[in-house]
Amino acid sequence: MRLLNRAGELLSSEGPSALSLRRLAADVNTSTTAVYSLFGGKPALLDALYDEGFRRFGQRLATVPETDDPVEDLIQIALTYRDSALEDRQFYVVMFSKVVPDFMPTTETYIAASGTFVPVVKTVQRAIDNGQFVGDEGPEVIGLALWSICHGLVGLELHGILPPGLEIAPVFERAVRATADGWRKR
Amino acid sequence: MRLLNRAGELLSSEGPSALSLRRLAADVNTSTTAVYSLFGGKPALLDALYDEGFRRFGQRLATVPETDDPVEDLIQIALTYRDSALEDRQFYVVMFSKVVPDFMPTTETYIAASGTFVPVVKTVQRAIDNGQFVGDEGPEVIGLALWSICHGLVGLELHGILPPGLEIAPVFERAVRATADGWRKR
DNA sequence: ATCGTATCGTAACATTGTTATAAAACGAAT
DNA sequence: ATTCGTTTTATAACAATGTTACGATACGAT
Repeated sequence: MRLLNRAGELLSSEGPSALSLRRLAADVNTSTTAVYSLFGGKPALLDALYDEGFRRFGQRLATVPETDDPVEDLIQIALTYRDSALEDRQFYVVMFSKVVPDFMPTTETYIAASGTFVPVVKTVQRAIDNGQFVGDEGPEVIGLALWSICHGLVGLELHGILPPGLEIAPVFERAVRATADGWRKR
Repeated sequence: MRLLNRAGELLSSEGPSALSLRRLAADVNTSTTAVYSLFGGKPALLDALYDEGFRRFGQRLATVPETDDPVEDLIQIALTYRDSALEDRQFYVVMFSKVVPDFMPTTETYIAASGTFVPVVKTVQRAIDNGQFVGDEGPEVIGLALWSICHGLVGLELHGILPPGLEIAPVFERAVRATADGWRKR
């Protein structure tokens, strides 16, 4: 589908505000009506992009190898999280920020998106079985905490609301490691 | 200024998409031109709301009392962070989410907003001096980590991207405490 | 009382998403 | 091969948005 490809390009190169139906239709030499017959409107198009964003995201996260040190695996997943977000930042804001008012993903695509979280929970479970992490909490809670520190730091970074003159990459890694340490048995 | 008050009301009750200049002007019986002479356009109006949001936010955070257990103080600040965000969620999305494309706060209001972060860093410094937290990292890094876990969890909660059937309040507190534990001397 | 600035109203303009209507394309069935 | 039905597309219009030009009004200081 040329429309969807071009929409992704526009989103990546010029951001969500450049993604107007007329602009998009003109770029692929068709009319705005095509978006309505093929997708069902702009929200549905955004939904497709949302889906595409999570597909890329999950694909990247899946490249992290599984070792016998699950906590270290989690660190690597977190670093990959940030790399992915920075590389596809325009998709990231569609996925995790409110770029278009009143946009809500379909429950189907939402469920597909939630799949991105599954490997994290599984790896946490391995760390619990391992004895590295405390076990009195479900793996979802620990996974959520790690997910959130990534989400929070990346969100602040993408919005430019971080203390100036800060080397972000090492701070990110340090913060993730400390967060993981907080769930270690002691 | 009636315009700003009404804008805040509209924002709080119906969200950013209901905040159109014509609607706003009609609600206070004036014309859209008023926004341009008094503020300078819609981005400038958003900037004023951004400022107002951080003012409320900082005011709430300042109510947390200072005890002789700075780490516990940080936990309470974090809980207040979440309460504030949930209470003024429409302001929160203006402050930390991209509700209007291409909106960037003025450097002045941005600096004023950064002031919200100062008490956190100070409290972290107290915990370092105290010997509760490790001291090989600057207080900004630790403060940023705590800030981010709040930001990330609240962001996911406001977007409705949290595992369903999850009691969020206790999970939030548990995650914040674990994150703080990650910086404790051991 | 007058002048200058600040504020406001009316109206227009460009752009956006959306939809009605009709034309065209395409595939399947007779 | 023709005909029918569905899908896709093009044109045009509509409502709503932010923005600006132009002129009128209000208001404060000199």
